[in-house]
Amino acid sequence: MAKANPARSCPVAAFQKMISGKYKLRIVWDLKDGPRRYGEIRSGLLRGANGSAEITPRVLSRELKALTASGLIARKDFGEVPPKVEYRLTRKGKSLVPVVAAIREWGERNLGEPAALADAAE
Amino acid sequence: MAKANPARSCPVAAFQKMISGKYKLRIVWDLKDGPRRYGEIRSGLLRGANGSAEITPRVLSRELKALTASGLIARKDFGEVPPKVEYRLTRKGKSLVPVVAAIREWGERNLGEPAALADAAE
DNA sequence: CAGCATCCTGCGTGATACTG
DNA sequence: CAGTATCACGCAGGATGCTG
Repeated sequence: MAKANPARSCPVAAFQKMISGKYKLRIVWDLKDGPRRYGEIRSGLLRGANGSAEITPRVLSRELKALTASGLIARKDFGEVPPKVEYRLTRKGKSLVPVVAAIREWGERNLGEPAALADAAE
Repeated sequence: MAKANPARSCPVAAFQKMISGKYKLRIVWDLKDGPRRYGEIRSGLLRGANGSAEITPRVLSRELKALTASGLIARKDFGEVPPKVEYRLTRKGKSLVPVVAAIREWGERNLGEPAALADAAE
């Protein structure tokens, strides 16, 4: 056992590392409906949750590259001018969608409403 | 609509924020089998994935407090001396376990083995 | 045993400006 | 349009030492 595969000893840590960052999961989620262009992704990824400021290109670029490197998304560059690039989920990325869905579901259920008032001793 | 609940607009972001940090999910996972003492959690949370260094008390303490504040775990302090404290999942925390399980499963399946050699164009 | 106090460092995130 | 370059900063995370 050369290096004791970290993913085996702790898949959660590996997962967290892979989707670290504030936008990776959101990007994956956005891409679940089909390919999207750089600008579209950017417009969809508004900060503040209410939708005001946009993510900076530097950050988006990094996230996109990281996701590509992870094999979750694929980059498709059309010709040259004017620049047009599409990103889409790979098979691996698609397999992640249900997981994200589970996360979203849990979040909606447990983070949307406080309701946690009667669990003092539970 | 005072502040446009972030969890509704983006549960994923809220989730990520709640379990931000390298150990929170692992702690939740460790606690799924029942209450555990501070030291037990600490011993179980080894760094490097192979199991060498331990998490520092400062960090563990912070994670534990954050999880408690989030309502995912509960702290039970037995008497005074010698100090004995147990942590256990709350109802909310337990509801998170399946999600973590899904994450683990995905991680084991997709991060354990490379296998991503034939997905150049997929 | 179960923490807290202090210091330090790298990195993730953001602002701003520029380019093919 | 789809990025890259540079600068700056806050904060997670770690090292050490001390305490009730």
